[in-house]
Amino acid sequence: MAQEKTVSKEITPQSEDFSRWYLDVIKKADLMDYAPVRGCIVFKPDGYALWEGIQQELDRRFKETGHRNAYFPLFIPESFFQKEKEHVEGFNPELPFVTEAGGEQLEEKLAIRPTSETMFGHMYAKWIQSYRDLPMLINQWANVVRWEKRTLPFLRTSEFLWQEGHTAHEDEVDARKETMQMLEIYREFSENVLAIPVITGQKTPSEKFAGAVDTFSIEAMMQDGRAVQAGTSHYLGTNFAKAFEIQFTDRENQLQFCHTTSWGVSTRLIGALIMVHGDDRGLVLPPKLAPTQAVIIPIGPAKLRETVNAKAEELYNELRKAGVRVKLDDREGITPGWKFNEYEMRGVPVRIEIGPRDIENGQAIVVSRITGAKVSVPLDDFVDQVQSMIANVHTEMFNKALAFQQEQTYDVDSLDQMKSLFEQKRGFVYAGWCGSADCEKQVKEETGATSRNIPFEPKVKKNKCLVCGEHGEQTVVFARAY
RNA sequence: CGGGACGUAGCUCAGCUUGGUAGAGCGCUUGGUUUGGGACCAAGAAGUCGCAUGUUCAAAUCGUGUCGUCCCGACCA
Repeated sequence: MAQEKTVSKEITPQSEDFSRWYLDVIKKADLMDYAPVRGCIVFKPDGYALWEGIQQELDRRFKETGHRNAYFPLFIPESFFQKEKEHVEGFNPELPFVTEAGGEQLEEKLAIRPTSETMFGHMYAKWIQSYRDLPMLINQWANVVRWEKRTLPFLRTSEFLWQEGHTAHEDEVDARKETMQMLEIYREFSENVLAIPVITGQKTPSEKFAGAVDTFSIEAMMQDGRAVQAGTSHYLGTNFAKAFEIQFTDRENQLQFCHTTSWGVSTRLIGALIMVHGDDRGLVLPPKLAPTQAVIIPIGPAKLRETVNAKAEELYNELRKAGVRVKLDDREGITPGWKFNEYEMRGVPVRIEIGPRDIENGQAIVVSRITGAKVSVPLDDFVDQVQSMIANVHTEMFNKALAFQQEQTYDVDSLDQMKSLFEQKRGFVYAGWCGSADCEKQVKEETGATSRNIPFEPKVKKNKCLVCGEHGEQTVVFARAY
């Protein structure tokens, strides 16, 4: 058997064309299909299962921190968007409207929600009277629509699925605490479930959410060195409270405006997952999210099939009982080699091979999707060892992604230095920044990179602005972004 | 939304220049032989050539429009 990896004939190598690779993988792994409307995709069962996994994990964390789910309407009166000045400017260009229904023009156009701050604001104003009603902690799982100019499956689609949390608080301290708590949940989830290392920090004013006082984000690095904003959490101050008159009577019988927050992650996480972990053989799924964590493939000639299948089924039942999401593929007429490639393409973290030789030796072969390492596992310690291999896959995925992120992270002192760096490489660039929007804009114009965020814990500290050379108050991470 | 490329069977594509019977490989179905890294033989099914419209005796092929996809730019989760 040849030692070198056999690579799928149907997937363009990453090194050849990263975006082709990405599209090949999602197509071959059967995650989605294009819908007949521009920028819209069908989340096929294998793709949707990833979203269900994300939902399950996050929903548990939201509930543990006191949030409840609700559902708000898809249609939002146009006038709602006029109430907050920055918000309307930020979202108007990408708003779709319903203007006609039942063959008649509507009195007021209805926006198809791009985000629900306005609708939550309107309802919260009705629901909140007293400090006793606070904090109001509601999340919704929903679809939203943004008419983007350029679309890409999962990462940027016209309609996408997300969750949006909207909370109202008595004061700034409490609201800011909520903002940071949710950001931390996103970070923890991203690293511990998705195995994606992220940079947490604050958005610069020009990159913050339209209508927010402060926006915070987690930023992940794809394998082409570009960044994806994997989650955001906003402190909205009293901006929306004033626009929608969300007021309450405080403990001193004074009328006050609420301080509100919002936070969200979307199905773009699926895209990030693929771009962070995938390889030339296809998808690589983190075990905690993988719908199938291990697949058992029985091998052997027809005359021994019954014996092998019986053993395979025994192992299958043992793993299932132990809580492993395991699948037994005993289909006949399909060669083992074909199945190996198939499950690698679909990203199943661990493969188990069992054949006559193994049964004779009282063992099974267990193969890690990420390292490709084949291990003989004795059957008398089978479940424990498989479980620990599954756990190892997560650690190896995270470490590999972290190592990559660190290798592709640079720091520069000047714009010229950054320009020449970007002629050769892609990645995260730490640089000092004076805080001026003009300097930030110049970086974007000359390098194509935007400020991702101002990290809470920068790898290096810079004290001079890379553009103007003035005192740099902030150390900013720049990158080209999706 | 600007610049470029593309749209023919489930998938990848040929055919278009020079208009005249709809093609290949893979996949799929059936039967048989196979099974430790994408097996083999045989038979078979499958496409209003993205959609609309114009030119023509005749359009996958030429023109126009439109929708969608990809790549490059400006806008974004």
